[in-house]
Amino acid sequence: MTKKVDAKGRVSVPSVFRTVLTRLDIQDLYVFQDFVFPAISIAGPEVLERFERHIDQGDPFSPDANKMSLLIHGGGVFMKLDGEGRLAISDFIRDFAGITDQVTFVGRGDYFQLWEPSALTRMQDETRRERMEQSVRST
Amino acid sequence: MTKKVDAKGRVSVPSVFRTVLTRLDIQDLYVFQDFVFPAISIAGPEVLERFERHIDQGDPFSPDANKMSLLIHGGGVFMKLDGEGRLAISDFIRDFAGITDQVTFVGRGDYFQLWEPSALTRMQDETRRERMEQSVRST
DNA sequence: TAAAATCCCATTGACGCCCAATTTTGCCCA
DNA sequence: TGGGCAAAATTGGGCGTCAATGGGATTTTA
Repeated sequence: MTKKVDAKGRVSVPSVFRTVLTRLDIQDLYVFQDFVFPAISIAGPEVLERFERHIDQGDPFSPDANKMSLLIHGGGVFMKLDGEGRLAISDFIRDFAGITDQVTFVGRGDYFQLWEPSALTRMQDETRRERMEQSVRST
Repeated sequence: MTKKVDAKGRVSVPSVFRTVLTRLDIQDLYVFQDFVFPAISIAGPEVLERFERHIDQGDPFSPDANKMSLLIHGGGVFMKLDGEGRLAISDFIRDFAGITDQVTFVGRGDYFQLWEPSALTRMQDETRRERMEQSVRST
């Protein structure tokens, strides 16, 4: 699901994702840096709360939990779509995800991500390779 | 079972495969990139759900689970056939399977695959050759 | 006041839905 | 066994709708 960034730095988010958002009655999008990938995650407030709860369950002194908390709270901004369902690709998004003129959307249940296209395929290829090696070893 | 892609980028799914789908009462097709072959696999939504359940068993923040999720969610889309049982060959399918104007259908039990014709024969040849070598060694 | 963000409108293009023409298939009968 | 026929499957294309795109105008903000 790859889209072009237009001359004004906008991408229209595919209607598939928008319908999910409208169904959940989500106006403000929380846009934050993904925990494990060089990608931008976009979700409604309630997903955010879920992440927070999950983090709270862990050891509050653990580096990981602290980093995640930092990413969620410090590495995120609220944004909204324009009248045509487009999202402005800010430097915040651009820099972290390495996005230039193309964005691929990845739905992940109740939230979705923005990827620089080749970064996504690289990650997927890597994962497939790992799976192959695993299955070979287990033979 | 090779079919031509028409001028509008559609292929009619052979009735053999469609009857399987109708028997299982499948409307929405989960179309995803195969894990090991350069082919597109097509199944019902329950396959995606199975994948998701598998992922849910692990820690949702672990790198492994996230990678699998990426493979599943980023490598699959939902589609449906038109009234005449045709499937639109999107860029998503085209690019991953290397399909241009011909598609070979391969049934695999409860799902089926789309291949670029020559890619399939190449893969088959390779597999045959490997088997030959094996049997020679074991003689 | 310039630059950027927001709003608004026009055009394009993709897709769903429909119908018609043609081909293939399965089956019956001579 | 070979036609002939009807039903099913495939193919081609028209058309309307809506998402996607591009760009202008207006407001906001630094």
